[in-house]
Amino acid sequence: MRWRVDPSHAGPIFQQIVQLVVRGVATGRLAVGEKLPSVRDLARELVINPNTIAKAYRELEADGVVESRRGSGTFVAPRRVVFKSDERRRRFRAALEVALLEAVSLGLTPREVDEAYKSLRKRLRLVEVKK
Amino acid sequence: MRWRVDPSHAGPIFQQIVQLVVRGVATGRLAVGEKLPSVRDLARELVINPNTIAKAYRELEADGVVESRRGSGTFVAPRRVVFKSDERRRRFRAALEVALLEAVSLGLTPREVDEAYKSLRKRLRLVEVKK
Amino acid sequence: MRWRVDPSHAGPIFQQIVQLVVRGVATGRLAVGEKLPSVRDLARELVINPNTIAKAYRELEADGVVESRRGSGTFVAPRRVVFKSDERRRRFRAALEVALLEAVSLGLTPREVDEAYKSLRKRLRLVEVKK
Amino acid sequence: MRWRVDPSHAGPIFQQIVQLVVRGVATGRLAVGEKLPSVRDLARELVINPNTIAKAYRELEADGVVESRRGSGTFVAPRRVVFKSDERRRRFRAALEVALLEAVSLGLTPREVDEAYKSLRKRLRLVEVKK
DNA sequence: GTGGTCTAGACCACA
DNA sequence: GTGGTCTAGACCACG
Repeated sequence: MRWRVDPSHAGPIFQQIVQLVVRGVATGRLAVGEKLPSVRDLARELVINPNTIAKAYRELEADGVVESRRGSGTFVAPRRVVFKSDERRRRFRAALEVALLEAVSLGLTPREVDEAYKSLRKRLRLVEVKK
Repeated sequence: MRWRVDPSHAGPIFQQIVQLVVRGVATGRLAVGEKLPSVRDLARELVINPNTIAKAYRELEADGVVESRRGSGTFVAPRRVVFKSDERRRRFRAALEVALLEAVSLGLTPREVDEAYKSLRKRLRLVEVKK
Repeated sequence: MRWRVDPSHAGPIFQQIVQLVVRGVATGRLAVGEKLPSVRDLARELVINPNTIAKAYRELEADGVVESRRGSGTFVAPRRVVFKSDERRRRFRAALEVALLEAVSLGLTPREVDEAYKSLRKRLRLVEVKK
Repeated sequence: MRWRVDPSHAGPIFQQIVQLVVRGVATGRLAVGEKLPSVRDLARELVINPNTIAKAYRELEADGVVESRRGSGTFVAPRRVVFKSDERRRRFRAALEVALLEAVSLGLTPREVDEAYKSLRKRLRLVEVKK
């Protein structure tokens, strides 16, 4: 797994880390049960403050993506549904609309949009999860 | 056109206004050349700070979505060919990835994702633009 | 509303603040929509670090008890059900069991337990909320 | 008796063990005088650090729930009259308030709260002790 | 050694 | 002025 953040212009650092982990889970680079780097280790590697890593891990835990065990580490959590179905769809549609409105505002063609969708959809092998 | 913002937890208010306009344009509720409410009027209607409206309009103008004509108001700009640099495609892909990672993190099935995509894509009738 | 924390032996300070607010809401001392003291003001008053207050407010927001509006303040949120019913009952039963096991372990009589329950139940006028 | 702990997010493991024992005593699954598993055995069974078990047993002994007899093991102590100081009542009321505030924060109805109380109170057959 | 809490103090985005 | 983010560095509880 390759850890890397852009401290300058790509949104809060802690969110970038959140996305690194979610992307890792989505693409299979991070397996369920796998141990993430410790807060301190990752902070040292990325040359950022440990609190920032801790915040990212906290957020991930709140979303049910990882589990923190005091004294032993942070681990990729088994996939389970945290929110009920309607709420989940609503949240996703909101995020997706933001992206598509961006496309409109940038003047992209439907074709370009579809291509980007297909390509990303493939890379992030979305998986069936249990209720 | 229905103007409405959520002051609590749906992102910065000025961005919500930007999205309202972009969504209006994308769905056809706002026609090219149509006049937007004045900064003051809209501020009074939404009970928010005029600076916030002004910031939103400024952002929209920078993106080429609206045109501001001194002395007469702000108008929906003609959809025109913008320079489609790789930068623009990159921006869109980034936004789209955020949405799809959200889907992963929420544990949505590929089918749910596809359905949402198709439905939104249709509603926001993306338009072909000329080179 | 009286703000006061015990920095020595009564659990994390941020949790004490969380409880102060929840207790305020429960007893009616804090009304829905009411503005809480700003992070800085409360920090000054309680002579603790602003970050600690911010953490408490963040937690309260995650639980749906308050809403933070950047630039304007933190407010008591309208009561609404965040978790689905089973999950809510489960969480409450867990908390209640902890309390009752404490009673067992302390050797309290059923009568003492019932008295404490009745008295607290009365003070924290639990209210009906909408689904 | 079924020994089981949740390493993820249900509080410190040693406290979970303390609660397992107290719950066992409260529900009658553990009889007075019964021998608890040895520290080593239990550690092996639960796949956790023996120090963690030892800490739990130490805590239980301090609370008078178990007795440790050198060379022969740890046993459930006879329920005896402990000095019921105001301090003990205060401790219980604090724990109970935490539970009831949780109910408020979750938006439970008074009825749901009462039902949970009655059901748990029955299951944990609190016992009358002599003065 | 691991994560959790707290402090002190800086800078930014927003209204 | 308000909350949000980040840094630096200390101490504690847990395993």
